[in-house]
Amino acid sequence: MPDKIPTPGSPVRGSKTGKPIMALFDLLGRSWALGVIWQLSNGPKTFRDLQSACEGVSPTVLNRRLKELKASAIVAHDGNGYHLTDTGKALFSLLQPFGPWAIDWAKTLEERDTLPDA
Amino acid sequence: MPDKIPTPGSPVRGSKTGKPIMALFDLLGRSWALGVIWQLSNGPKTFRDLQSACEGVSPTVLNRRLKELKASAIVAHDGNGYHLTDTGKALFSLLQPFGPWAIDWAKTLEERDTLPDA
DNA sequence: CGAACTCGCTATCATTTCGATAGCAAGTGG
DNA sequence: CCACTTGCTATCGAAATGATAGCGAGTTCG
Repeated sequence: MPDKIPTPGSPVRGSKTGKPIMALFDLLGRSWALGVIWQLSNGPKTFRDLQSACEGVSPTVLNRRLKELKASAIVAHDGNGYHLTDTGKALFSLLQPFGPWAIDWAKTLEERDTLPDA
Repeated sequence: MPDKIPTPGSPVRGSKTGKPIMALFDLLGRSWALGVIWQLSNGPKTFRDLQSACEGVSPTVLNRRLKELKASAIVAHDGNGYHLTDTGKALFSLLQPFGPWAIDWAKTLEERDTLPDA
C-alpha cells in the first residue's frame, strides 16, 4: 500500500489524531500540492498543461497529488481537464493572500540579508 | 549539503524560478512545517514541548523544520523557547482561517462518503 | 485505413526526505 | 557529585520525490 491519502478522521502521515486541521496540513504539506491548487485557480488545465505550469514536476508526483486532491474533493477532472471544485475554490480563496504576503516576506528577507548588522 | 532551505529568489526543491510564492509553498510543503507554526501560535514552546505538541515528531525532522523556519525569519529562539516572529505571526493570521475551513471540509467529505450514491 | 498527434498516465530507478530510536553536551538545582 | 531538563546529533531503515522513457486510448486529417 504505497499511497496513504490524508483524510480528516483517520491517522495520516505524521498525524495520529486525524484532527481535520492536521489532515489538511498533511495533505497540503506534500510537494506541489499547494502549487497545483495555485495553478488551477487560473482555470482548468490538462495534465500536461499543469506539468509545465508547475515547472516540469514529474508525472509520478503530479499524478499522486491529483489523486489525493481528487479524493479530497478539492480538484476534479472532466472533459475540459483538471479544475478546482467549489470546495477547492473556497480553499484557494484562503490561499490567495499568501501571494502578496510572500512578496513582502521576500523583501524582509532580502533586507535582513543585505544589512547583516542590526 | 543535505539541507536546502527555500528562499525567495533562489531555486528550491521543485521550483527553479524562485518566485516568492513558490519558495513559500516549498517551505510550507514539508512535513510538520505548517503544524509547527500552528502550535507556536499558542505561545512559546521548548523543543520538547513542540515535539509532544506535534504528536511525537522526530527530533531530526523537528530540528530541520526549526532551522528552516528560523532562516526564513518565521520563528526565533530565545530564553523562553521557540516562538513566532512578527513575520511568523502575520503568516499565522493568514493560516488561522484554515482551522474552521478544515472542519467544514471534514463534514463535506464525511457526507460524500456516507451517501456514496449521488 | 493509418500515420500523426494529444492526453493521461504507468514503469523504473536513483536520490532525498522522513521517521524512529539512542544518546550526548551544556546548563541548573540540590 | 547527582539528577534533571533542554536542545540537539548520530544512525539507519522506510517512504517520498525526481527524472526519464514510453504505452494505450482517443481524435484528426488525408
